[in-house]
Amino acid sequence: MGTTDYDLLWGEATRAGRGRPSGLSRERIVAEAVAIADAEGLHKVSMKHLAERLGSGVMSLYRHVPGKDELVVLMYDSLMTGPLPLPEADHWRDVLRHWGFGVRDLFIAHPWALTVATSERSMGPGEAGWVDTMIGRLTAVGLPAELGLIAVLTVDCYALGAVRPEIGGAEGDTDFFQFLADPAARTRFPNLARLAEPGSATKTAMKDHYEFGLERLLDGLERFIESQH
Amino acid sequence: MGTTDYDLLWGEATRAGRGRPSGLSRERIVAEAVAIADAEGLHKVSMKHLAERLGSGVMSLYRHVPGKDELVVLMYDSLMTGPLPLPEADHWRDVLRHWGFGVRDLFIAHPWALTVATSERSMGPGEAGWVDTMIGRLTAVGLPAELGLIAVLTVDCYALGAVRPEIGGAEGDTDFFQFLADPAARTRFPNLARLAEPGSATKTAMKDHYEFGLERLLDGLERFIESQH
DNA sequence: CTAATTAGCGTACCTCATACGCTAAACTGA
DNA sequence: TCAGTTTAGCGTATGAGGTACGCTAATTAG
Repeated sequence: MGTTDYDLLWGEATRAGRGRPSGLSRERIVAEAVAIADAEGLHKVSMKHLAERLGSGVMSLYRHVPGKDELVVLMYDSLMTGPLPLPEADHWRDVLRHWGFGVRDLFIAHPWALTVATSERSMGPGEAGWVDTMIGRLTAVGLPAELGLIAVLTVDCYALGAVRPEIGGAEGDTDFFQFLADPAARTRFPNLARLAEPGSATKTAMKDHYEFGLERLLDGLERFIESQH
Repeated sequence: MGTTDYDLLWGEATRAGRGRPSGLSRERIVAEAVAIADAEGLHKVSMKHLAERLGSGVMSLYRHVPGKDELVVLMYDSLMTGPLPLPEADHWRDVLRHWGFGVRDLFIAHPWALTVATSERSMGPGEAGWVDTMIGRLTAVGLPAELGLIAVLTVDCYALGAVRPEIGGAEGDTDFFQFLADPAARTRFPNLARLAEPGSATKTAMKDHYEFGLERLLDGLERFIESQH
């Protein structure tokens, strides 16, 4: 599986030459699949539906993509093709903060990608490019080189876990603690019940939950770097 | 969907009474499904396979569970039924550290659960119980009450994102950067290439990546609390 | 005993992914 | 130009998986 994904992501591009020319291409298929997933959800990406959108037969897709699972892997990495969409910054902390929010924006724009990101996978060329660029930027503004990768991945991991409640708008949090509407639940979970109190400090803090955690993480990295001289 | 999950997770238990007594039960079905997922993976949990294991007809399961998707939601929350398996500690930092490692252990023991955790869902009674207990413990050892929930969830989010590479043993990291075996890739991604150098400091740091990030996050929380007096 | 109630489950249907093999369109070399 | 080669397009068939429907069976309430 790992090997398969590797060959898929890093393998040679299609070599031109003899034979019937292709109307379809891997890029076109992947792009259309991403469009479907963005608009209708990943579960609506079926080979049939995809073929209809592309105006081709279902089995034609298999000439360009080994199968459905592999298509999803390609879809994910395709999100990170192209240059890293991040502003320049003068301090590594700002670079990492932008990265953190950029990752959040990515998964808000493509909610289906979160499932892919947290599944077993290997790193593709798109993701590798972004991470490599990030490390370069960080070291350029003073972050010790040996910390670059681990800093990027740590923030990335946080972002991955913390972005879930951000997806789907602000009502996510409300739904998540829906059970607190029941008085019996508030008795059973007295500490969580604080959330249901009007004007609760915890509740307001939860509003900016994502940013709060990110800043704490950056604080922690800063303290670590200071402690290393 | 949110509403459906809510009713499913928090709804009344089966009321006994008239009618044919049930040999199956929601608990038995969910427990068996978890056993299958642990041993063979989530994709092997099919209604057919599950029914065979339980010695029942496929459609009998639908008397106890609305459908496959709902079953998965129940499977996830069932992991957090029972008491929180965490040692006592005297400092909030130790409590949170244990939580962080506990979450990691949970997902290592039940890798399929990571997909569920990062999908759209509402909080079930099991998870609510654990979080509530955590907040109680944290406040008992001095963490300000209004920080309890956000601290638990922040660590939880980090754990969720960072646990992925930990699943499946140590070879995960190797595979993840497999492409660096190719010299062309090392040229294309010079900053990542550092990983491929023998004796690279980055590489050794990545070994304990999970713990590193967790400690940074705890450092950050500590600094925040200090700054609040 | 009869009616009501609820569990078990066989059958049928629908959606999906995909293996197989044929056809079509190009290129290559004589 | 034509025969051979190569590769794309795709129709058909298969098998797996989820589940709606409705019948049957077991048990309790009156």
